[in-house]
Amino acid sequence: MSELTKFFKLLSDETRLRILLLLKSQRLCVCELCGIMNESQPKVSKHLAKLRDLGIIDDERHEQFIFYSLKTNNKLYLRILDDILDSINDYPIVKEDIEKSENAERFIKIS
Amino acid sequence: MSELTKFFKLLSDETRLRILLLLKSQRLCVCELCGIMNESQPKVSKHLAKLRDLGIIDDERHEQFIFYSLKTNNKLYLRILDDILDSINDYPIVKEDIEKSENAERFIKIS
DNA sequence: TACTTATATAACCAAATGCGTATATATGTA
DNA sequence: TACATATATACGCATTTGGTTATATAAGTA
Repeated sequence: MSELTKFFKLLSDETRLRILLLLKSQRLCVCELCGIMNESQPKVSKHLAKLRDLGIIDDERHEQFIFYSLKTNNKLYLRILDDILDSINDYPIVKEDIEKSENAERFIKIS
Repeated sequence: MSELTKFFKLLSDETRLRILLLLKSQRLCVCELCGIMNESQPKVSKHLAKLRDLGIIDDERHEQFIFYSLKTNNKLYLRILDDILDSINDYPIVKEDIEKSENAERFIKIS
């Protein structure tokens, strides 16, 4: 029960909710998330740390990048995120985020 | 989007989440909620006020009692609560709450 | 090696949160 | 009217939260 309320606390911040909805479709690194959402790096990193601490996401380093991905073990959490995506037309900012994420690589400087 | 994150903030407190899951099946007054959850009246009232302020629940006075009920206008919110109830076996306290709510009238003193 | 990019994290601060206690109001009853 | 029940809300307090700025580490490149 306390794990579930902690999950909802994570969803209660707009930045974190946007991150989770982005990670629902693909893994992304910090600088891609910053670019897509137009948010500062420390802010994004801090929220990612909270998501990682509760075991909602995984991280994996590839060279200088650290890629984050959504863990798929908790079906309830996945279902809730899917419910939100089913109402995506009510949340234009999420729609824009996902559109931008379709060529996320452009937010990596050297590429 | 901010309305959605506010909804999740409401769900992020155990007392409020229990209240919402209880109201999913029937309307209840404050003293019934206190009795079922074994929580103090000011605590329950305060959380009900937050739920009311965001328009998640309705209140209706009947004599000295004020009955609270879940509003049914937002389908996403209802779906999320249903998702949780589908996993009710993972949350025994919720199961107990709902069992106790089946004869909630016993928590009204004069009855 | 010097520099750039990517990332994490610490320090600080203002605002929000949740709780307990106390109190005020409304309704019903003796 | 006096009292009990039901409920809302204000006050004070300790904790948490989220943001910004600054800094430290790691990896790649010239």
